[in-house]
Amino acid sequence: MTLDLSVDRSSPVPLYFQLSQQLEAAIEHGTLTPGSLLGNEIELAARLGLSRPTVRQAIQSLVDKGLLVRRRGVGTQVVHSQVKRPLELSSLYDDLETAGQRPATKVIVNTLVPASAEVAAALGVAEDSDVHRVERLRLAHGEPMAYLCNFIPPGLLDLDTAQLESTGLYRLMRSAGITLHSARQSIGARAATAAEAERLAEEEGAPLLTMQRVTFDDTGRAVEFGTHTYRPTRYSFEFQLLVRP
Amino acid sequence: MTLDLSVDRSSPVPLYFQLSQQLEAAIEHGTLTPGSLLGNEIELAARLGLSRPTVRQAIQSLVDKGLLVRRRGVGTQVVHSQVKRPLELSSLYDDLETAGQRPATKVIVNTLVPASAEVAAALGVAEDSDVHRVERLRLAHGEPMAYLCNFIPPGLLDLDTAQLESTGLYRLMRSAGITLHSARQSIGARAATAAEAERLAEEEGAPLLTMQRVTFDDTGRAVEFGTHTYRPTRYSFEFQLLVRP
DNA sequence: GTAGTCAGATTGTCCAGACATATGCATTGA
DNA sequence: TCAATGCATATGTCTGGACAATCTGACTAC
Repeated sequence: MTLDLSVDRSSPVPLYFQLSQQLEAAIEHGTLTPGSLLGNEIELAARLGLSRPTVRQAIQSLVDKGLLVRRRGVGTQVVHSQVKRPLELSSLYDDLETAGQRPATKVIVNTLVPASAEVAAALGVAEDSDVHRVERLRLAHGEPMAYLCNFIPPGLLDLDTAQLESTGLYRLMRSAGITLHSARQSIGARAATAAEAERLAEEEGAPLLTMQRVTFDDTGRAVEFGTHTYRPTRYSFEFQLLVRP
Repeated sequence: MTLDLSVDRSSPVPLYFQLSQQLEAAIEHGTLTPGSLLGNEIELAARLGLSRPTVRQAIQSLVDKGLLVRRRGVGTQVVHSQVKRPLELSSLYDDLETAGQRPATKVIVNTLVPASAEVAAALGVAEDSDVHRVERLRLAHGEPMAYLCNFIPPGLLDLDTAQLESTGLYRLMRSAGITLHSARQSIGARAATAAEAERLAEEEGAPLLTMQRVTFDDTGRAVEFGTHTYRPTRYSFEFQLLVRP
């Protein structure tokens, strides 16, 4: 099995990144089969005309993604597991779109409201200060799938209703120059109230999947607080976790 | 603010790890306040008598944990957010114990069964081959909290009922020399069946939080497949996610 | 035959530097 | 006044090498 790897030194893309992408593609494509050894770092570095730290950096990024496993004295192997998708801070919109579900969004509420104690605490703003409140119904194949209620501190971005209906909130934030960094999530379940049931075309008392999330940007500022309810027959949270060594 | 950092070169603990632990402790302890600059890498390296790559490795590990943010041309800052706990592949038992809930476990079933198609696919074993089936009721403060049904490939570890009642499954695996690596999870919700309701002291049709998980060890072998149901009034999944740049 | 030992292979850690590139601020120019 | 330029500063990328720790497998001694 010969793997043809090469790097382009005239490209502005970092060498380690070029290499890690090629390796990832080879794993995805099946050229590198699960369990196979990758060949030792020194020989690989020599073959590509790179230094060993650069090759290590490429390999390390794939180890962090959970695609490779290194073992001292043995080598670097491709992991056996079938599913490779790592856990990401994902947006429901993107999730649906990549799943080919053609999501649609209906904005129900888009206004400024005084922050409640809970919202103020989550966003780190003063109680009763103005925050944006956005309520949206997310549909897939014309069927209601989730009801999203979000609070956003003022001044961060324009919340245009038309834009909110044509794309996701995270995508809007990113295009407004906000670098998302981390989020604190809580996933639970409860019975639907009459109002919730109505919105999601379920029956009162039907089980709902709930998610609360506070999202932080790269400076640690809270940029969004959301309370979402999902129809569990239409949506579940799927992700892969890695153990922190 | 002078931060007293030092490394012990005679220790077998890697230097970058010593440094990252000290920095993490300083952040945890509040000596390094959120938003404060860490000081540039070169000066830090000189102060500690380390090389810059070593200092970078220490800092990088904290960036990966979400405690620090680097910005080119600016410096490295401590993140503002309050909550630092990263997402981990957690065990319910450990979760409860660290929350001071004194978990108890009652083993309902502990036997060998032929693998169903679903179990065989999840564990990567032949259909109808023998696998362990363990069903447990997890209680906190004497109240039922979750019903855990797990399948484990044979030959990996002793499944002693007494041990299963006194500790968690993950802890048993670790002490059997299995290195947990990653898990594929799916979290959803549904209405309780009559049997489930009975086991969890809920009513039929009550909403339940469900989790399915396949856990892999460091070679990519599936070591456990579990189907869990939680009482949503007693338990929810809480974690922090990081954005992959 | 079994256990202990040793050598080879491979990754882990660490070093000392070089150049590239993005950021923020002060200075300069229109 | 305001925009463009330039500079200092910091992190990002990369090199080439050194020694240590660990795993595997083969060999040796009992």
